[in-house]
Amino acid sequence: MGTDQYQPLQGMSDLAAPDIDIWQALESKSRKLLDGYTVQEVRTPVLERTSVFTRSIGDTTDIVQKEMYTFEDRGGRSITLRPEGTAGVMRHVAGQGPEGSESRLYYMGPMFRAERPQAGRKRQFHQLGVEFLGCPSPAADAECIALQQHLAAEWGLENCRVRINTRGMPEDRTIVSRGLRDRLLSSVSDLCEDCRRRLETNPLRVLDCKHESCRGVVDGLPPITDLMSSEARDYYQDVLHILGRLDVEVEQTPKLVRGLDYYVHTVWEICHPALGAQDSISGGGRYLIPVGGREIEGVGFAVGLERVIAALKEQGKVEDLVEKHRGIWLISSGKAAFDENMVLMQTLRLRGMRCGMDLRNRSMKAQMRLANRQSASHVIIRGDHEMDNGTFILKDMSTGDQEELDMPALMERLHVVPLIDVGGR
RNA sequence: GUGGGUGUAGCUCAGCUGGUUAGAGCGCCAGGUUGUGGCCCUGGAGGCCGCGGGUUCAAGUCCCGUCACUCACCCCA
Repeated sequence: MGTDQYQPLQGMSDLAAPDIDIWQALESKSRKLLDGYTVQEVRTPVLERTSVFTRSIGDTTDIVQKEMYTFEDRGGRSITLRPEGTAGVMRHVAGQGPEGSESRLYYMGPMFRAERPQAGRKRQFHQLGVEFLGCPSPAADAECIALQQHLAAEWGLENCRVRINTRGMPEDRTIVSRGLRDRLLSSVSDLCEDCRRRLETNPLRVLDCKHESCRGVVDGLPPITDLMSSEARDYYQDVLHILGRLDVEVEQTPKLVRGLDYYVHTVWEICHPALGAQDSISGGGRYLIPVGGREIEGVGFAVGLERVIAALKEQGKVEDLVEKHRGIWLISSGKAAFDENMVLMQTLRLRGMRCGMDLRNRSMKAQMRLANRQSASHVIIRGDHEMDNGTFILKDMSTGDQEELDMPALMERLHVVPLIDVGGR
């Protein structure tokens, strides 16, 4: 500790033991579940041309205006570290032609935003995101939300709340914005400075402003669904109806609008009570994103994995998620036993067993302590006596029982010890 | 980008209004058991007191700067 040279950059951190077990458990549980929903993984580059993000996220958003890590590469091209996952996926599927715009994809990995770090917000953070492309049906919106909630449950998160709203049809966007502006104009003097600006750039954002006075104005407004076409309201009702049949509980939240420009129709977020000011673990919606001269339609969401882990820790759910390691620990007394144990260890590993031994020349007591710390289920002890007789002592660490066995008997016995699970937990 | 709090051992922290060899718990290592873990007992190692500058006879302690962590605003996952 102490010197800065060993610290990562501000807002970035090393993911290592013991927390890395949580990450791996989350990842493997998620992959398995996603596969069950017939969603395929896509891994796009972390670095993209800057235009990939400015085009799809929207020039007026804070992400584009002040939070992107943008550099020039050696050829003088402007490139950006991805601040979110959707834009890269859109670039990917656009390159695939019509077939790509029917995909069901997920991504998992680091995102970068140059913000001031605080609880639940890092400069490098990790998202799991899902995109259902094409399929302009309320069923897709509902399936998406159901999947998202299933994930949360699979991870062991309790007391999640889903807030949902609609932003209306694509054609409704200007009508809603204009209608909203007209209604807000009458009480413009009560709005904060930011919201007066938003009135021109993006009136929807006024709805989720946290200023006391703005909320007063907003609370008096009728829901924005009133401004929308009947198709938009029908679509929303369909989504709610299907969610009901799928047994997914949601809270209708007329003031929820979400910050990204590309959203249309359904928008939602999931928040968790154990978190601080950033209590939203996940957000999503239906979108229409311009890519290379056309628009790709889809519905999707992104989950902030750091926030999920924070919530799980807060709930004391981490132990349930992470399995203890177990396996076999080899203990030797004397050089001959040590040499032979190296060979035995390799043999066991080739058979798929998790095992290890102390490579320093330490006392048996120290080796036993290590075995205990490794949560070994069994220990194999060899010393001069065993070397002379060609035997092994097998000790069960939970009961303390031990017996002297020859090689065939030892191998027989070890079948009960769990093998390495190559497919993850 | 703005504001508050914090930086002392691997970890969590104590250190009163500046005063002599900077402490505790946990962890680690070793011994108690000359071939046996968890519990217990004993001992040991481990500190540019974040970094730089200033005030002072004297700074972990006060002042300034800086870096980082943390919390909040803005916004988002």
